[in-house]
Amino acid sequence: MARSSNTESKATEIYRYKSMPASCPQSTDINCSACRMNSLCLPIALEVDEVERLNDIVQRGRPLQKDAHVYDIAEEFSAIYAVRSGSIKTYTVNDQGVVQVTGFYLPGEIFGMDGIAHTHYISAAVAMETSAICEIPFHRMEELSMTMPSLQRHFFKLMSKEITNDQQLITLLSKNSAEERVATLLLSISTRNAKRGLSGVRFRIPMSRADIGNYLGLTVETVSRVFSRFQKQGLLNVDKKEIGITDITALQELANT
Amino acid sequence: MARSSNTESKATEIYRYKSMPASCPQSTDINCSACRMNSLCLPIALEVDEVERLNDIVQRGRPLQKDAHVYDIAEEFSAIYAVRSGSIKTYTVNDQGVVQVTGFYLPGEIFGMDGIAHTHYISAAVAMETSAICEIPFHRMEELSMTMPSLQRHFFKLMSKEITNDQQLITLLSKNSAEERVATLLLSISTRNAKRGLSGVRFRIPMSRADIGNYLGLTVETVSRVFSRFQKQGLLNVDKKEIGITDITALQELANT
DNA sequence: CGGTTCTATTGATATACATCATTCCAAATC
DNA sequence: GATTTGGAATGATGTATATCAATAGAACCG
Repeated sequence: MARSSNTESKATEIYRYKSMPASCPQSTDINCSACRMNSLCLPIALEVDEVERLNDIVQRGRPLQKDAHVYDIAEEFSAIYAVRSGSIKTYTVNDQGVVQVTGFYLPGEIFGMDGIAHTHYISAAVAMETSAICEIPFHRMEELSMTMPSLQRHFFKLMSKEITNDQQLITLLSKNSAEERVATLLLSISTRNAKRGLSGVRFRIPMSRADIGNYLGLTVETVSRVFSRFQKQGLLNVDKKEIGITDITALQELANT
Repeated sequence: MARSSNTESKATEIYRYKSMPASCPQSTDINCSACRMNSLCLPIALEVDEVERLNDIVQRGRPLQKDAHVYDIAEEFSAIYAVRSGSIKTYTVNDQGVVQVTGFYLPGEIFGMDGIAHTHYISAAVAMETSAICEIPFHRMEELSMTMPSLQRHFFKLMSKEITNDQQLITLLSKNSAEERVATLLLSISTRNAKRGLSGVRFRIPMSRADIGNYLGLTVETVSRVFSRFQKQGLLNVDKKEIGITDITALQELANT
């Protein structure tokens, strides 16, 4: 095997995610209608009473510590998840033990859909920082969507979106240089932050250089060098995980769009 | 932009795909229940009458010539497709005009699901040889699956499968050498042929070296060299598109399993 | 508090693959 | 049947990024 950059996530299994019953005090103070993220993770077309029905099946867990698993490889598939706060990364491990980070998920985004095809998860999901998530039991969601066309449609779209995301990553990996890959990732985070009403030019990235490298098919050293080069060229202001985009146009020209 | 290998598919638009009404003579002699491929593309759980209902919405087209488009980028999304015979490739074109082959589809396999998230296709699908396909109008399929739980489940699974396929490709591109990538693709085709009852060690690949290179993030020259090396090492017997696998164990060791 | 461990940075060197160039062969076209 | 065209193979050379190595600061820990 060539060029393998390893991200051995020795995640502390201690803080394993456990969903709470809806009656639990920490969970009842939040619901889908009141959630600041619902414009991102819910279908817009839902009627008020439909949101209620969806809300009834969503489980909210206590906050996850950094490195806590939401689910692990080979664990039985039972639910998909939405990020409420913090950030999650997903990764797969192939037969040779090579780790591949497959996605970074920010508040309002859904993950865990790759488990649907199998009875067990083929990936793992880990909190990159203290995070809160919503659990959506898949079978109940499936049932619900039989009577709610807009929900069924929404999930088809979510999965299709995941497919097109993956295909964009495939193009990025197969056709673009290290600088183009890093620029594209930074702009993606920037855009997603902006969608949540945060700054698109000044933010903190939750992932390590190793995670970025693994995700983009680069070594840590290359990622680090690209950051330095971007800084030298006046595109970025980098201080560890604090990123300031100082020339977004130049960055966009490097990336795809 | 770096390392871009272009596959300018100047597909002849002449043989554009056009579905026929179910009453058309060429189409009525085939139906889902009788189709040799149905074990691959239909959910096993379907009752006989359910297969009938599905059969009713499936459109069968006249054969497509080589290079004919099934659908093109920016075309309105309306259906997903199953390969009946021949082979299809899908590709995307990004803003800079870079082409990325995203998949090869053999008989019994479903493609076109990336269009669901958008109102228009963001990819194109082209016949790599004379092929026959089934068209499944998406909205009717959606309606049908509201009353057929196993169909809804099946489509969730199909899409999820597509996601995991893409993620495997991501790992391949980001962590594996040229030889490992080519070996993996050949074994994938071998396995899929075997599933259809064909030889897994002696077959004809429908795609060109350029397509393979584009798909795997390599240049034509590298693909060609890998084929030559494999032949010299006694793993393969290559004659243009005719492939004979002479040492499948060695090939499997190179690939991921 | 001092030592250990992780994360990031930077430099020197190696290498897998891209790029450029040529030839060959088969299929298509006239 | 001659000529053009496109796919494939092979060689020579270049380069982006991996690899190896060393350092420094931050986070962690006994």
